[in-house]
Amino acid sequence: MDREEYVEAVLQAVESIPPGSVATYGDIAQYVGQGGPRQVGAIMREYGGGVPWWRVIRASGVPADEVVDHQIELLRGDGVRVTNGKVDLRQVRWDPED
DNA sequence: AGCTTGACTAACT
DNA sequence: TAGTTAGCCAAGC
Repeated sequence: MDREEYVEAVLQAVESIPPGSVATYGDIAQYVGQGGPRQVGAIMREYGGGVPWWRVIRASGVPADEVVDHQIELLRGDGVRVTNGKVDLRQVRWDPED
C-alpha cells in the first residue's frame, strides 16, 4: 500500500466517525490496519483539513496539545460530553460497527 | 545506512 | 494523579 493510499484510508476512517463519537489515534491506525498512532497524527497534521479531525483524540481522552482549546469546543458542539478538558472515552468511543 | 523527530501509547514510579 | 521511560512506525536529512 502506497503512502497516498494509506492517507486516503485514514481520512476515510475519520470521515466515518459519526457526530457525538470520537476515536483515538490508535483506533484509527488499528481500523486501517497499518502504521501506528504517530502516523495517523502526522497525517492529521498535513491532510486533516478536509475531515472531522477533531473527533480524533489521544488514548488518554485529551486532544493533541496543539489544538486542545479549539478541539474541545468543536467536540462539545457535536454533543460530546467533555469533563475538565477531557473526553469521556468510556461513553463516546467510536465503534466501527456503527 | 544511521540518527532525529513527532496531533502516540502503555507501563512504571 | 502526575511525571518519566521505553517502545513504536514512517518520513526526512
